[in-house]
Amino acid sequence: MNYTQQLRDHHLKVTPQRLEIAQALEHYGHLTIDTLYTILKKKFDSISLATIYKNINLMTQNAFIQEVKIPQAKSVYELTKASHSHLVCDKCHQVEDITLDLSMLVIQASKTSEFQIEKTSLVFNGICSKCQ
Amino acid sequence: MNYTQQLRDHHLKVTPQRLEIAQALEHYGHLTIDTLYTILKKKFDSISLATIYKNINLMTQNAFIQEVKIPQAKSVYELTKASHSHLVCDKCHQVEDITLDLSMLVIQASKTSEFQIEKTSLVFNGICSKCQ
DNA sequence: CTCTGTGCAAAGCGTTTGCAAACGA
DNA sequence: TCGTTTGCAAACGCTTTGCACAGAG
Repeated sequence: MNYTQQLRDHHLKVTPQRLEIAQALEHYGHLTIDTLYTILKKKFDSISLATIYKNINLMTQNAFIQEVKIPQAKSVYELTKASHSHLVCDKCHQVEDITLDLSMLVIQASKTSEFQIEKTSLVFNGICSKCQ
Repeated sequence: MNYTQQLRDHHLKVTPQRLEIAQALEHYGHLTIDTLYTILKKKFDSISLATIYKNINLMTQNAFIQEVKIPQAKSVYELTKASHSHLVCDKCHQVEDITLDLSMLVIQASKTSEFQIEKTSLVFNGICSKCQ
């Protein structure tokens, strides 16, 4: 997919580096900063880590991408899409998306806590089918 | 509470610093590294940040305490207790515990994904009753 | 043409490490 | 006594910043 328009929609100027970040995230689903750097180095041999960081930060602020914090592991980044949960394999460290209906949970938590809940982050750790 | 025995149970030598870390976590529930440092400095004016880090790391490895990773905020640490979820206030950054039955969710996720799920981390972001 | 993004090098900051002295068992 | 912990200082690694040049709009 060509992300030119999506970048513009998020008030981000279109640059080859940004397009490539989007492509890489589309292709791999979830990437750490340094993996992203390794991938982009193949296309732009003189790319700087600073460029990755600056773009990741901007793109995160503009909600084009999202950080996923994972228990006892590095954060990964993903393209922003419909709200979903994550499965992390403790052996191969792959991250998978999973869509679950959390509405009952949110209702229950709201009642119990008097919090006005706005966002839910759910991460499962376990062993994926390949690694079992 | 006196944590002497619990520390021993987790194969940790008992030191005044460790007892104080346990006390602080009991009292405040959830603490960041630097808040913990500030608190312990009051008791041990010459305590080093390195001591905090070394102990937090050891105590985490031995499952005496646990790290809670929070979206767009610093990690907090808590005494290990029965599995539970967390509510984070986006205004005052307080963290609350909440116990929810996640068994249906785990069953559903296991079916959908073929993951062998071992741990579930659930964090709600929102606004607490005081801040509303 | 103007403003933003890129790459580089340096700075910054949280975390870890090495070591000598103090302490726990 | 012996092995572990503490505090200090230095080192480390990840992230950010400043700047000159290149590129987007």
